[in-house]
Amino acid sequence: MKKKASLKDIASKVGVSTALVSYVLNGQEQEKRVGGEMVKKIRDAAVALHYTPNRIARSLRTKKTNTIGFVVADIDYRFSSGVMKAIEEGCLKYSWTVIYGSSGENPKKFAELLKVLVERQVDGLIIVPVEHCNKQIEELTKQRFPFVLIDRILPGIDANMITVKNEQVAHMCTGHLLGKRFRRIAYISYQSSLLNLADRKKGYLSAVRELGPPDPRLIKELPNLNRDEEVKVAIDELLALSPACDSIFFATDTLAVSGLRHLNALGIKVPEQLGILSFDESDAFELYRCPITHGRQPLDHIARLALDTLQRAIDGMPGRANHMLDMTFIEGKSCREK
Amino acid sequence: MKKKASLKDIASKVGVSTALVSYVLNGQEQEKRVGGEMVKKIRDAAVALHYTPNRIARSLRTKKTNTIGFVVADIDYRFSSGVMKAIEEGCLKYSWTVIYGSSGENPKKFAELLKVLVERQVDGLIIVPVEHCNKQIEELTKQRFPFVLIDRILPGIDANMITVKNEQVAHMCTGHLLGKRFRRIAYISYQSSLLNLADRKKGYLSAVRELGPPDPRLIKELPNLNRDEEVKVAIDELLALSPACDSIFFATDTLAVSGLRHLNALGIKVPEQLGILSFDESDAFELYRCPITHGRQPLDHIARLALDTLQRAIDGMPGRANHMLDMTFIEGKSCREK
DNA sequence: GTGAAAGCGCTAACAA
DNA sequence: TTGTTAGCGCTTTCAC
Repeated sequence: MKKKASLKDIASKVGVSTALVSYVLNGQEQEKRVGGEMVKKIRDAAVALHYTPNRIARSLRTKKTNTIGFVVADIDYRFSSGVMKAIEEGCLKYSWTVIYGSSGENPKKFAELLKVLVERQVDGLIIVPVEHCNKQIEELTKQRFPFVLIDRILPGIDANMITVKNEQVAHMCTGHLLGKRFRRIAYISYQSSLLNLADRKKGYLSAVRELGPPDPRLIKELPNLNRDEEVKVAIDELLALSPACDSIFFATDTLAVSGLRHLNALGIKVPEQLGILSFDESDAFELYRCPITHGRQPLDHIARLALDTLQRAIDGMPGRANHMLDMTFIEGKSCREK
Repeated sequence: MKKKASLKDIASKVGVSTALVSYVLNGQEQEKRVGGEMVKKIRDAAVALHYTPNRIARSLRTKKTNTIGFVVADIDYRFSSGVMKAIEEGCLKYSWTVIYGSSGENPKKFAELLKVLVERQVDGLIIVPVEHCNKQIEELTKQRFPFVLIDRILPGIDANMITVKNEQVAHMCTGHLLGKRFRRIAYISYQSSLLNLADRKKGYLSAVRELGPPDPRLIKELPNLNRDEEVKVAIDELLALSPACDSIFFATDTLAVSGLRHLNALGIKVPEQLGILSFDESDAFELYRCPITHGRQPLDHIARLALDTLQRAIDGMPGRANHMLDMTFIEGKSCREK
């Protein structure tokens, strides 16, 4: 690669000091009252030499990189790419660049990622926490590093958090199925210590309890080592119950997609034979034979709030944000009245 | 945020020079034959002070950031997230961090993105070019900046390029439909100056020509300002032809998904009433009523080759890579024999 | 074995 | 109005 021109190169070409060049190229020529022809000469030299500022050097000096880190749980999740897109757009406003990384739900990778981002001096972090990452998060808090947690809440942690009303929405979803006269509503989720899934389960249970004690056999919490296979087995078991389940509430979009694929293979008709509801949205739903009823997270709103909160944190503003956002309910045709 | 400890802090705590600390913390204690107890003292101090290296400072000094930039056309494309995931994984091997950015198919945003990445001193770039970006790419070549183009080929540009055999695969796909006795094969694509789409069209045309002159009314190239609407209109027109089209070959996954959604709405049965083939894969296909026959790009291979090529370029190796990769053909049930 | 010191490219306080 | 200079945190050469 060709050597890049530096401020010094311009300075010596024009015969002035680097300081002057710095002023001009940073638009401080008014403030510093640099002479008009000087400004022009410097500008011309910069162009002639193909000058590109070195932000690394600037960052070292100013102790600001104007870069934020964004740690997602898995790039394959619709949530991840959706929020990423929204964050990228929102960053224009702050002139931030974002370095993104995926932990793959792996605490070790998660810790490594945080380390690298901090070493690269990002000004702040937006984080989707994973299981068993409390130590890392606590360390950030202790170092007063600016960051905000999204999507998942860590209990007992002092941090900015933005999430949705998991329990309330799950309760409402289940209530919707009950309203459509489904009475054997299965719940398929993951085994997880993460609070958002625990909350969704709570919402499901509290809704079901309004009509009687929940049947534990209708609740499937999968280890998620081999999702497709586990969902397949779970659904087969649910359908073999007597009385069988008459509907399924999927706690995530990934589970719903796996489930629908299996139902397709079984030739089971939705909603005629089985009601289906998914907590989260998936793009794959749109090609399913009937529109799937599901919740929708306000991804743009989450991103905006996250950036806004992060900005405050970076500016050293005191206080913690703690937002629980509403979701949209998209009524399809997958829970038709029985 | 708390002030971070620096090498100097450790040095003065232990009472040695920063050089020594640097040696130890970079694992050069053997090579520099640093005393054993000294090593321990320095290590302990680093832990005690919560030392984190400042990569910005190191980068300024070494002129290497160990960061690469990855510019995609749109994060919503399956290709983008798929390659991104593969690149991220592949980067472990090189200890690279990747800064990703999306141009949104917008040349202005594209140029801006390149500028920012270069200013941030990325060691190299992996780029999915967009329309009208030739000037920027040529500038990179002129500056001998290390980069590699993927997915799309820019004609007449001196650069490393990795893509798939668009023409050959499109020819083969069309041939597959012909082999299933489809004779009125429509082709839906985008209006674009990009060579990969031109090549797909060439492949389609050359296959069709083997059985006679192509009917231009069967070819729809959409402006892609409002995809769903344009696809809807195009399909309606194709079905209204006499004789109507008996199958559709979609040049991209996004078009295929739009198209299938409309076919769903029309109640048209695939493959009974219409054969469907998509050049690219979409996750949404898996929930469609019948498995869609489609091509699959070797995303992992593309990523590996891209990283490998970039590494060479960064190391200043001469020569240009120019790979045209094969694709996998996934036979579903959407082109059943008529 | 260890340390002094230069310097990466830039900004900003201070001088003139 | 323009220039000098210190120094951000680190690596690395050279000297002791």
